[in-house]
Amino acid sequence: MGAARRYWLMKSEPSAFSIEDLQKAPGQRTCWDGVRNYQARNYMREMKIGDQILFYHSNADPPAVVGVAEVVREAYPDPTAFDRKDKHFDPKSSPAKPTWDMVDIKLVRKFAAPLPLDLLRRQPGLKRMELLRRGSRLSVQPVRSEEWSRILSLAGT
DNA sequence: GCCAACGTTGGC
DNA sequence: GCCAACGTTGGC
Repeated sequence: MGAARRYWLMKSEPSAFSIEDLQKAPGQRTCWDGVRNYQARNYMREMKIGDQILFYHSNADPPAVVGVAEVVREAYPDPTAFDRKDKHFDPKSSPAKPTWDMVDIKLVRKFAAPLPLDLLRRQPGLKRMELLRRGSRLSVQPVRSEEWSRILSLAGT
């Protein structure tokens, strides 16, 4: 038996990559490249195949949790960091000594209706969520199992 | 568009 | 090691 399945939340600006983009992607899979924050990277390094992810639309109207994905490949070097022409190029990172990692994720389901941030803020059971912390900007963050269940029940099953 | 919060950089 | 300046995130 492996460790218990863990839960996460990942933010994406829908103008850059939305859950609809994930739906349309080959195999409904994508690599999660472009993360350039150490804490977010470290969380991705903790992810195991089968871990569940809340897909969140940031800088959206309204900002909302829009569905569920799961980890299908564990952390490996993010090649966009080596690409001088890429927006997320980072000279500190090299193929020999990569600084930045990514994981692959796969769509599990898109919610029938998005769960907007203000709805989540009104849930007594979600008070401690990282997403709802004032000034929180972390794009990859852990979610407690009780928060996960609360959100999934809000989404309806 | 504004701006608070946060992370990173670089001078000292 | 401190901290001011700067850039980014992301809600509003």
